[in-house]
Amino acid sequence: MQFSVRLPVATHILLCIGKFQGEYKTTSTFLAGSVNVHPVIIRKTLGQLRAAGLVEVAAGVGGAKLTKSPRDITLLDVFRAVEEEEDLFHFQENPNPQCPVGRNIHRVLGTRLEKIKQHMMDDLAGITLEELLHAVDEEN
Amino acid sequence: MQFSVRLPVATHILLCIGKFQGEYKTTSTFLAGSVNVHPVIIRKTLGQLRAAGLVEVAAGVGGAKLTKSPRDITLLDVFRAVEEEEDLFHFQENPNPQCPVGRNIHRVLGTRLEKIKQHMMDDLAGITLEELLHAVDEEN
DNA sequence: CATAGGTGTAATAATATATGTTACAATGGA
DNA sequence: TCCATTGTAACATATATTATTACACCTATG
Repeated sequence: MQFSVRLPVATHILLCIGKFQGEYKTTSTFLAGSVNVHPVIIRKTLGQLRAAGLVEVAAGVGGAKLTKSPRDITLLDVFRAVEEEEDLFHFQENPNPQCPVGRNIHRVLGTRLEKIKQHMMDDLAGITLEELLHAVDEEN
Repeated sequence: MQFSVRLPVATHILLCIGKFQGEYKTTSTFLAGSVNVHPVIIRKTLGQLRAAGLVEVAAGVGGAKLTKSPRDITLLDVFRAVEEEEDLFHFQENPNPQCPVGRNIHRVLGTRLEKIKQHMMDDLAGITLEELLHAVDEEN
């Protein structure tokens, strides 16, 4: 089990926009060429990033740009833009309420797994687009 | 996107075995009744837990028991028993190597997401079956 | 003001993964 | 031998993901 390609793809898109801003017009076709996905996937993802207030897309003429400094965009922003707000783990519905384990499992496990998800969010919040742009430039 | 129900279900199974050991014979049908899944799912999961050395299952007669103290079983053990060893996030294959972002994204993002996964594993390793059994008994 | 290149979005398809179910040979105690 | 049970394969179903096609709409520009 792993998370979908959406966070990596969205991050890739933002890095390209940040890196090529002013230099190239970052259209969906241009971005699709770097990421290696269908341009429609790029447009859908850009739509999510736009809804989250991270980018502006030029209607008609085309191209996207960041609405804030890369310093102020974190992976948590990206994660929230492209992933549903939900529990980290899926719980089985309707465990047996007659069983002491069944009637407590969701509370007992759920609260602990919730904390783990919170740590993950905190970690994501600690990574900025700026840091990633610098790392990309190191070209190792 | 969320992880499958497997970790919660496997944990539920172990908690039942730990709680009812000696009291009831924890057959797949018995466990299925508490978890609310098909007995075959329980048997498959028990098979994974057995392969990981966490339980023993009595062939023929039926019933399962823990091979170690609940103090020595952590959620990381359970996670590893039922989930594939893989990256937290799925990466897009073949990003464009001509693009500075495309040829660096996997290294730059991958290493950082790898650390986040490691934190998750550390968190899971800090939760023991014993702690969960106590919490279940609190019946709140 | 027509056009070319671009976006937004719906519809559909293809694929993968997760979960549920049936079936049945094999096990081992009563 | 009989019976409850396990282990496992095969198949079915549901859901999520990703790819693709199609097309109406937008806007700078010749």
